[in-house]
Amino acid sequence: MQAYRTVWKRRIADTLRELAREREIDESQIDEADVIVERPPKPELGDLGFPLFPFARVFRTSPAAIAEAAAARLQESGAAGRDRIETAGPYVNVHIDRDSYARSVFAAVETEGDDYGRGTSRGGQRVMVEFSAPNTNKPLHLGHLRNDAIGESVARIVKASGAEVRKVNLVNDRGIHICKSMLAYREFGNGETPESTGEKPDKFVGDFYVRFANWAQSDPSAEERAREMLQQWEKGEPDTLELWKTMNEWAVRGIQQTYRRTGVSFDDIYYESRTYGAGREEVLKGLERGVFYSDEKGTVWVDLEDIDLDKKVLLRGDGTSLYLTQDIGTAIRRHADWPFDRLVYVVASEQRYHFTVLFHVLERLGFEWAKNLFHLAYGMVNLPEGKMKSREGTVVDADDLIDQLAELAKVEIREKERESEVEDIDATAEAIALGALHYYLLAVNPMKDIVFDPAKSLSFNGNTGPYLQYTGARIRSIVRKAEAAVPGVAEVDASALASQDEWELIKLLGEFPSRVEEASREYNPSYVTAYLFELAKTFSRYYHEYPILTAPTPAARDARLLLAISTAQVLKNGFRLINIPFLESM
RNA sequence: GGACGCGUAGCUCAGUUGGAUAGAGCGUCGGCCUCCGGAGCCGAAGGUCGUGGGUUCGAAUCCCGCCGCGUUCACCA
Repeated sequence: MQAYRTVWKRRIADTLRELAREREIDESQIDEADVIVERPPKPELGDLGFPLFPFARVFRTSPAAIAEAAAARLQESGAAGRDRIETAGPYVNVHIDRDSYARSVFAAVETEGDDYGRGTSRGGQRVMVEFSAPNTNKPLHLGHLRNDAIGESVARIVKASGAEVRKVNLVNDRGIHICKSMLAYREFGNGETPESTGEKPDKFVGDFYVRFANWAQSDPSAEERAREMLQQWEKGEPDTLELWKTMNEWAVRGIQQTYRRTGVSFDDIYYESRTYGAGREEVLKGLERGVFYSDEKGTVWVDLEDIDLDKKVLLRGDGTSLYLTQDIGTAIRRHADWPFDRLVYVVASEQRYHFTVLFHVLERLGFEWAKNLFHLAYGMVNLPEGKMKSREGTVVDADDLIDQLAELAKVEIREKERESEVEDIDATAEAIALGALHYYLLAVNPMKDIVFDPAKSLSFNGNTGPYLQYTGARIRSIVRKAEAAVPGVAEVDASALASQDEWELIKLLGEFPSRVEEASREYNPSYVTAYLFELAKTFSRYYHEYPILTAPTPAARDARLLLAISTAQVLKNGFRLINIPFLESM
């Protein structure tokens, strides 16, 4: 459809220029960019609509008169080809020739298969995507799940638009919060291990973090001892380092189990403990060149007051680094490791200020690529009663949430008496859980805060992931039941698909590639979720009314079957972009 | 207080570079299984698009003021 839009936009512009010439009006006043292409509000009006209001001034006549004249001219000249033109007041509407369009869409889906939807808008680009950034003192929670869902999906979408993609993680494995769980373990651990207790290792570590918080409430010395421990760690005291290594390994191992479970992966993992000093040298270089300045205590500052960003500390007087310093170093190292054309940071919106400062500092240090850094700021996940607070125990644990969803899915499968139909009920329930979760997290514009209401959000009905999965599974079920050979595009008469419902479906299938491009351009997976819901909805309505396997004629049966198969293929391709499992049955 | 973000149906959210009568899902009410999977389909009710101005032939969309909510403005990360 994208190609049709472009061609028709050109045709309309050309026709208007032609009319202008005849009326001795300066044709340079007609800019193709002013020609708006839109979708008419009602399908029977046409497939493409062109409002001609902007040209009323040029022609000094009503938009409706221009529409009439343009339509007549297109008709006479034969430029419309097999497409049909109508006017509706100030609009010129185009009805695309269904037969040829349908054949081209089916052919594209059939030959490209799993690659249908791939584009070239980011061809030759190298895009690095940073996301997740877990702490090694506790397991992943719902906030990380949103981060991971967005990061993984954006990476896949950007890749689908032609870019070479590198997914990176930055593990926060140092600092006072890490020492807190270490200290609690040393106090209360009794030498137990995740192996000895059978607990998931990141939960095992997280329990000690909670333990610390409780302890610190009754014993004021706890905080002080945690600070001492951090000093020991920084000094490289062997016992502390040993404990740190052990517990980090537990935490990371557990977190990686969750990544595998949710279909998240990384090409490279950076650890703060190894990168946190890396910015120091760069800051000192900047100081020498006069980009930054230092005060009497030796503290290094950057002055961003000229752009209303205040003054920020880059290095403490004692020479130690800060969060900002570390991110400066990490960015520089990353560009050296893998020179990117674009680096997307998937980080919560509360860090907007931090990234604005970071990008400006890198720019002042003279790094050309600093203008290619982008903070994909996503909103918070709140609960109906407010923010998640670890102290109050209202944090929604990632694994617990998926377990809960999977359990509900299992109940659902049994209630619907589908247990004998699915190959592996546990695996299917898990896939449905992930479908529900990822769809829920990605259907909302990333920028917005979302409210997670466990009771309502865990639904499998309506505009949800399982609804999409269900639509896919039903199509696959129909295809399995088709006894004759599954038809290819060469054997099918597309003109057998004459209904408006079928036409809407075909158009939607044709729009998939351009929707992926839009999602890529905006780094916004919700474009894909919205598209898939529309596709599933349209198909559900259609096949409810039109029998496929028992279609009135063999030609209709084959054509409808091909339409169904193509729909399933596009659903499947779309699911991959938003990390939702496609199920053959459920 | 400054900066940034967000205000669309009872609730959760869509709404293309400004375009034809603002759309879904949930919830409510009412229909549809001798028929390819009812996690479905169809219909109804439900809206001063926070508010007041401005620009425009045309504004949910762009500009300005105001109100509300949130985040941030650490030598924490």
